[in-house]
Amino acid sequence: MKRARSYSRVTKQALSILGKLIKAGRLERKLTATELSERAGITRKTLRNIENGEAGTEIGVVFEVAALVGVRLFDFDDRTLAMHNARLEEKLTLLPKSVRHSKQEVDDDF
Amino acid sequence: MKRARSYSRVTKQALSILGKLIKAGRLERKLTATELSERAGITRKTLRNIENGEAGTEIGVVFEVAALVGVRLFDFDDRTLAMHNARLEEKLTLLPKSVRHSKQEVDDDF
DNA sequence: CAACAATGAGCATTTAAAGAACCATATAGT
DNA sequence: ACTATATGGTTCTTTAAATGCTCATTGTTG
Repeated sequence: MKRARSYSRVTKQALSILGKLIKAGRLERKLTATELSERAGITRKTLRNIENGEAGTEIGVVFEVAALVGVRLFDFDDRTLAMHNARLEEKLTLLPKSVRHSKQEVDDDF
Repeated sequence: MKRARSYSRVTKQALSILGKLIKAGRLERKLTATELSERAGITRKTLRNIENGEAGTEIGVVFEVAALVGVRLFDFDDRTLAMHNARLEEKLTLLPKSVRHSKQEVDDDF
């Protein structure tokens, strides 16, 4: 089942910022909500959800819309993005592939 | 209805990067997938989707998990995030609230 | 200031993602 | 090398998000 969720402050704020960046990008490019939603292959309502920073939208769509109005997620262009991806791939192969916990309590939570 | 979607290169790459950052963050903090998913209130499967850069996960959950392993979306901490949010709010009030198109074609697409 | 376009919002339907419980495989630690 | 455990992957069910209308409201521009 899909549970109803609650989100932390940072998450809400990050979502709010992303939504506002997208809306600002759209307005600056003089695109109507209908136009942008059509280009993105979504409905106006979904676009509004995104611009309002709703947490429930699927991330791929949000990123897609962001790209359409020139909002770069990692401040990188396509090429640099690929580079970082490759470097991360490397880094991951170096890290242990699974995390193992010793039997005795090693909770470093405090 | 929910349509099946396709995503652009940049989107896929951004998602892939984000997933890898989260996985790396998790491993560095020596958290098992089960542990992290429990803390995030999701199942291991959803976490795996996120770490694999699947586009279909809801953005709020992804951001939440990212925060849990110390991946900051905008390179900002909580306070700075709030500041940027406020500034964006301002910027949006200055921008026209709706985009109007003159009757004649003003496609600036080329 | 009037007309019209853009936005906001509600509702029923559809569908894909999340959940839950599995088993198989890979891998870290002894 | 063994072994316990973490991870990968599958199936079925559930449920909430996206759609596709429609109507109301806002706001721009002639």
